[in-house]
Amino acid sequence: MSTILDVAQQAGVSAMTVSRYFNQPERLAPATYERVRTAIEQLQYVPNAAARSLISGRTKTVALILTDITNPFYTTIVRGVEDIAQQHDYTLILGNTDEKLEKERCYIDIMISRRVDGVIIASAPGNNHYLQRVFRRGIPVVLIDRTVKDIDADVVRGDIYTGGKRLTEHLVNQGFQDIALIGGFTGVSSLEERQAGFRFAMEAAGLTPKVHPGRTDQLSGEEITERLWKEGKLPEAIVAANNHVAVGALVALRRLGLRVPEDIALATFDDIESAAAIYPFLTVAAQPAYDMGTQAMELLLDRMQGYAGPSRNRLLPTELIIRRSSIAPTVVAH
Amino acid sequence: MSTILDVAQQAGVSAMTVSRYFNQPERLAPATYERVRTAIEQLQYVPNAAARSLISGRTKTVALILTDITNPFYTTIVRGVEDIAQQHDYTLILGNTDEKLEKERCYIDIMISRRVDGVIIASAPGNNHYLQRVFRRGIPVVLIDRTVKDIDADVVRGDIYTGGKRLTEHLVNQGFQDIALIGGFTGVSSLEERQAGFRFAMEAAGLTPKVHPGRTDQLSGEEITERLWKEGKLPEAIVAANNHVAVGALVALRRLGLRVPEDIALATFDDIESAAAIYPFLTVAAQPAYDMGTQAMELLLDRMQGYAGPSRNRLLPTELIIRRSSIAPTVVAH
DNA sequence: TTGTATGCGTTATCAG
DNA sequence: CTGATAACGCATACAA
Repeated sequence: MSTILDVAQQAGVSAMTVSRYFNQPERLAPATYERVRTAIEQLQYVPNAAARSLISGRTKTVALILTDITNPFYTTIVRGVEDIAQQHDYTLILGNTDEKLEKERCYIDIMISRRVDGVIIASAPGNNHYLQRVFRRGIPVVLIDRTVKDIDADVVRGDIYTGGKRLTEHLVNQGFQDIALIGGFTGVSSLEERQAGFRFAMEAAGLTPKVHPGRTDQLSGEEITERLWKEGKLPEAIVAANNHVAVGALVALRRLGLRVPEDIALATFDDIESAAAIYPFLTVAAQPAYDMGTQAMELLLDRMQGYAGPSRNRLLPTELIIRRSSIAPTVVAH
Repeated sequence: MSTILDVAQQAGVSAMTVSRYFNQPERLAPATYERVRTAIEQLQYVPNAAARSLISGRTKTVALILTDITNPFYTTIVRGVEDIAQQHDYTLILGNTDEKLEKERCYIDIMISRRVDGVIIASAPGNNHYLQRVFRRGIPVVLIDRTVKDIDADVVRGDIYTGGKRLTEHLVNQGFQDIALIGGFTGVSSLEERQAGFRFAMEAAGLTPKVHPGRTDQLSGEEITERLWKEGKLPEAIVAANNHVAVGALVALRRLGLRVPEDIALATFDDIESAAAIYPFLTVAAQPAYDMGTQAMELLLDRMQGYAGPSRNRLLPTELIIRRSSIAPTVVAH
């Protein structure tokens, strides 16, 4: 692999001249510029980013740590982050934590050792004090989707409190009274907020909110639904903590021979666009995932460019999309 | 940010001893080991990966260049790659090319400058000679999903030739005669193979294969379908080049007031699992995306660990999943 | 406009 | 078992 010295030799100049070719090309005489250019071409020289960042102290790299890249919600966030990152010549290092704090810790150390210029993270459930390590080093952090206790960083999230409230009000308006929120991790802000909105709407309607936490994956939706069924506690309507949980609930209900929405209604958060295009079925409070991604990256860019003001809180509106899964049979009859 | 020297000073040892703490801990006296350990703890020291790789010549980094991280097919591949990468302490750098060769070139240079230890790539359509740059440097490359002309690297792909053949045979068996393949980029192996399978099955049945290439996104599916409709050329059955195109076709057909499969049948490649769980509708030849990801990373690990044998070709079986979208009305009637 | 010396943080090599 | 020194590839500061 050729180095800057090889190029210098080939072009008959010093290494510095080659360096300037990349960093201050205007300061080179046209003739030398050309000589360097062809030498670079011939040797297929590409500067070593590691050596560069060792000096500059910057890596032009951003860590993107998510809990489930399989979920279209996060995928769309990735897309948003990537689009902005690329525009500004930042490269993305990806970390998938699978909702496991252990993996998150692992990635945090990796990102620190790689001296990423910034971190965008949807933190896994549990005690995330480990994130302080990043914070204390002065590495800019943007929390996405979930806030973290004791971490005062920029945050980008959907207004799922209002989303949960509206979703619940919608169900209540359909005449449902026995409604349960299922899935999602206890102690994670994104569930707490959904829950708070749900509780508020239920209590405002004089109803008793029931909450059955779990995880965020499809299997969790299946498990909880089946458990409730066994215990004879299936409600009239289910609010699933996220799209995967909703799919799980749906699968379990089908297995139990129950129809949605005829036998039991269902609504959730985070749209699955491709599924909706095929068959507009699930009622959702959709978060603007792509915008969440772009805004997170923009806030991070700000910080990386030196902004040191108070931490910002971007609360993006959710959109209530009413589809078949939540329509009460009686209402359908009308 | 503290360096190895700070730790050495704090522990009252030389930098080398600290270095050995990480690389050959067994060679340290228990007492010194402990002193170093606490010093590291106190200073929250984490080694600088850039400095390390400058010497070692390895970055423990793998580039994953894909064309559309929004597509669940690729997302699942990412997941597979990530799972294996993490097990072996490799970090992933992500590049989304949006099917644009220009972006792919850009990422190739970035990956070279970062001296990634290996590359897994689903190459964008067009003349990909640029990939030779990676190849010539001896950086191991694994092609995923798509082969590239003149590049003799390891390949992992789904057996979409057979998939396309079976899909077509299935449609033919339903009694359809006028069948068209829509979408996908001309010149990209993953379309060519789908097409070849389609052609083979059509001709074997004595039918005329019609092909209308385009892109791989949903909009392309919509555009082509609408164009065919305007031209009065809508077939009895559509084979979409991939899942997104199928969704686009579906959306367009709905807009045109046509029902699937009653008015026109539809089948495609690459399953959308969450959509299928909600509503098992689309007939697909599903590729084992997760396994494609894991196998690609495993082949790459092999290469990075020194394997230099002939290039390997992993052709994974596709699964024909027959659902509603492709069932002929007459057959339904029986 | 171009070149020289020096250092970024780490590890290989060789001594002790 | 531990330490001194040089070197990885590049860019900054200063000269020429």
